[in-house]
Amino acid sequence: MTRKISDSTVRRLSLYLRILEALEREGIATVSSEDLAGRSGTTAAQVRKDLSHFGSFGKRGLGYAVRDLREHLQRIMGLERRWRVVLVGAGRIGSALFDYAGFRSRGFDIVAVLDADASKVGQRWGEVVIGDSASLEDIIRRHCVDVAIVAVPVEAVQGVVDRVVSAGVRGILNFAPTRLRVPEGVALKDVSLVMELEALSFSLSRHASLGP
Amino acid sequence: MTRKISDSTVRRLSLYLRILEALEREGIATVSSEDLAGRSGTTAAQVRKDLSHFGSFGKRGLGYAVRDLREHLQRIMGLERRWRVVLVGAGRIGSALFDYAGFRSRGFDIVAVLDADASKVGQRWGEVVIGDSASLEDIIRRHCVDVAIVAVPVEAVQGVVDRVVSAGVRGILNFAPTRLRVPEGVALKDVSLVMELEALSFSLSRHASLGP
DNA sequence: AGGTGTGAACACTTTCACAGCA
DNA sequence: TGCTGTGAAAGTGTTCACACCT
Repeated sequence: MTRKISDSTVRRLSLYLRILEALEREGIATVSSEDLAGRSGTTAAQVRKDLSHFGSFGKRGLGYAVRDLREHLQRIMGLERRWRVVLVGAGRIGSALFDYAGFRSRGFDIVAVLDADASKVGQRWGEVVIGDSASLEDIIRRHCVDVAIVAVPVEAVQGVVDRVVSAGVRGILNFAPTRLRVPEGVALKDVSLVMELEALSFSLSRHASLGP
Repeated sequence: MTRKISDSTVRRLSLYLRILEALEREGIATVSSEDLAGRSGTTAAQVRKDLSHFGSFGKRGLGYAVRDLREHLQRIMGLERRWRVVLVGAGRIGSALFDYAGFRSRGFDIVAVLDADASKVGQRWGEVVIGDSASLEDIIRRHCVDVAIVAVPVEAVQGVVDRVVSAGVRGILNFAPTRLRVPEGVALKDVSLVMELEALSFSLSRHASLGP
C-alpha cells in the first residue's frame, strides 16, 4: 500500500498536531472535525478526509479524543522518536536556527554544526563545537545523522548536498534559493524567503485596487 | 479579468526570474522553454503554460529573449519597484533576517525594526534604530510601509498582525507557527520551519525501506 | 525544421452529501 | 440526534499533442 499522501495534507497534519497539543494543555478532551477545521483554517470535510488516509480515529456522534488523536498523529508523522540533525553553515541564518528552541522541543536535536570558514571552526555554541565542513561525511556517520539543515551560500549548496546525500542522509532542509538536484528517495524541503516575499509582491501588485 | 493565478505558478515564476537573471549574467541571450524547464526542475509545457497566463513572450521556432522575458517577469511580479518593509521582532530570527542581503538586493528595504523588549529599543542596527512596538501604527504610516515581516513569539503574533493590518499593511510574512486570521484582501505567507522539518520526518518515516 | 501557445485529456485535491454508527 | 467516514461530484492544476508561426 503506502498511498501517496499529498504535500498539502502533510502540512495540515502538522498543523492539526500543534492544535491538538494546545487543546490538550487546555484540558479539552474531545474535538470535532468542525472545531479542528475552524482552528486550522480549513473545512470539516477536509479534516476528516486527511485523517481517513491513515485510519478511523473518531467516534461517530462524538468527535475525536484529543489525546488519542494527538498520539496517532505523532506516530503517523514519525515524531514519536527523536531525529538527529546536522546544521551545515554557521552564518546568520545558521545561528538563528541553532538558537531556535522550537526544534529541540519538537524532536529535532542538532548534534553537530559545521562551517567552511576556518575562523568559525572551533567556536563553541552551547553544547557543540563548530566543526570543519571537510569532516562532513565523518560527522554524519559518527553521529548517525538523519537530517541535514543546509544554510550555506547558494554557490556552495549543491556541493554540500551531494556530499550529505552520499554520506547517507535522506532528509534535507535547504535555505539557499536554488532548485537542488537530489536522487530519488531523498526528501528535500526548501525554505526560500525571497520567494515568499516575491509572492507577496505579486499579490500586492495584482490586488492593488481592492481596498477597504 | 485578473484571473486567479495559482500559488505554485507564482512560486515557479519567482524561480524562472532568478534563472533568467543568472542566464543574463552569463551573457546568454535566448532560452527555450525546454531549457528553462530543465533548470527549474519542471517541464517545458509547464513553463509555457505558466507564462501564457500573462501574454505571449516567446518567438516560435526560437524561444524567449532572456532579457525581455526577465523584464516582463519582473513587471508581472511587481518587482520593478522597491517595497518598504517593517521588521517586527528583533530576536534571533529577526536579526538574521535583517542581515540577509538577499532582501535588499531583490527590492525589499527594511525601513524600520521594532521590538517590544525595552532593553532592545534604542539599539542601533546598521542604519536603523530599533523602535518600540508600541509605535507600530505610527511607524507604518510615517514610513509608508507596504509589507510587514513578523518574527515575534507565537503568543504575540495575532495581536501584532491585527495592528499591522489596521494600520494599512496588506502583505505579511509570518514566522510564528500558527494559522493567522487576516481580513480579505491581505496577503499572508507563512514560513514554518517546524512544519518543514515535520514534513521531512513524515517522508523519512514512510519511505524507510527505500534504500540504495 | 524548430519551438511556442493552447485546447483537450488527464491527474490530483477539495467539497458535497449521505449512509452508518454511537 | 450528532458527527464520523467515504464514495461521487466538482474544481484545480499538470501534461499531452498539435496547429501555427518564424
